[in-house]
Amino acid sequence: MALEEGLQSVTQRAVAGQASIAPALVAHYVGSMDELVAETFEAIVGDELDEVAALLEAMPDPLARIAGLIETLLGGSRHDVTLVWVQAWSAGRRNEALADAVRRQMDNWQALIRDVIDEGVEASVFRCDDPAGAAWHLLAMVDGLNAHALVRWGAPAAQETAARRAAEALLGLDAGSLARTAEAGTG
Amino acid sequence: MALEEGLQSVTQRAVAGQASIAPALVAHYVGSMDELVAETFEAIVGDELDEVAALLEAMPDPLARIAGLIETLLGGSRHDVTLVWVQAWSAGRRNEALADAVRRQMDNWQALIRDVIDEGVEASVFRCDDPAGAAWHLLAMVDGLNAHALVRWGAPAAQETAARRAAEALLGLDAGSLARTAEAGTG
DNA sequence: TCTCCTATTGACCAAGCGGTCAACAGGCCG
DNA sequence: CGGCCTGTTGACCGCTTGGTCAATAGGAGA
Repeated sequence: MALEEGLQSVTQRAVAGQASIAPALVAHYVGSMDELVAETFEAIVGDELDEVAALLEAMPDPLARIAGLIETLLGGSRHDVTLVWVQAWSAGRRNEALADAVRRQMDNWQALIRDVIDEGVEASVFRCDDPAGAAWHLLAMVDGLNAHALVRWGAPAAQETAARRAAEALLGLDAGSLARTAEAGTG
Repeated sequence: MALEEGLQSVTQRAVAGQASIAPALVAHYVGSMDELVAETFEAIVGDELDEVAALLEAMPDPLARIAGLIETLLGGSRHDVTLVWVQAWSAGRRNEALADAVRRQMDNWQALIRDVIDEGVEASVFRCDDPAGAAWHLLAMVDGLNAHALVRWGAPAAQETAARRAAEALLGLDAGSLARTAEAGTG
């Protein structure tokens, strides 16, 4: 439900309706809607992270992983999750449980990206002084681009190109190497 | 009101209360709350843009402008505007008038940043093949970092550092030149 | 079979929302 | 002075939200 209509559609009555259950029963089990929203956020984003991690795991090398990461996160197939993120940043100001969950999941995402970068640096594929900073940079840019896409601003293809260029610069790669990797992976 | 409590606090009754006026009068004048919200967004963001443009205008050179831009946008004094942006991205999916306004203002922001970059390239201070793309990159990163800050994730000082490094790389500047410029501007 | 206990329900409450409408006030013009 | 017209109001409507509570149904165990 949150994926289709956003986090704010996670309401007693909507949940109850979906489960063919009385609204009071939802309230009876969850204690507070804020908690349920926080749990919902954490479940969605946790699943997304696991899914992407598994996807990256299946890839042969760090270069392909970074290319795959960008392609997956900016490909447009995850606008539903983006909406959840954006609403969580906003709602997190009123819902402390949600804010906690958001911070936790952001830590997880940054760690995932940093691991890929670390691996690439170790294999001498990437050149990067500050993997944690680079991971943060990429995460911020991806989040920003995705947020922009929510109101259909910016051409999707251009977004991926921009992100690849940024990643190449960040990781000391030759210009175009990520684009070629993505091409090879797709074709 | 939107700056203090977010766009979703812009409601008939709240506006009426603030203006010491009957709620019906608000409805009488604005036609629809969606429109009022869109106008509010446009006013807030338009003012912000004018303000920042004036600030940059007063600066001596493109290098100082980019440094000032980053300092201003990530300094933490604009979390209220960030909240408005984030809520607009989300609400723009249901409110087409708002979505239009958001796209318009994003165009304006990108144009502002691109102009600064163009100017720097012309003066041979920056080295950049794709000013429009670089402007977009910076905008996405700033938006992403600011969104993160809404739930108090990421140390503010580290954000500015990260953004400066990114800008230096994007614009062909020596590492640390923006930090020094900011320092000089502040002191 | 009867009891008890848990899961579940319906009926509420107070609050909030956008929007509509007839009624009213007060100033301006004839 | 009387009438009109614009600006303004209060009282609504229907709908939504989160949350509470007494009452009920139904199965497990004595």
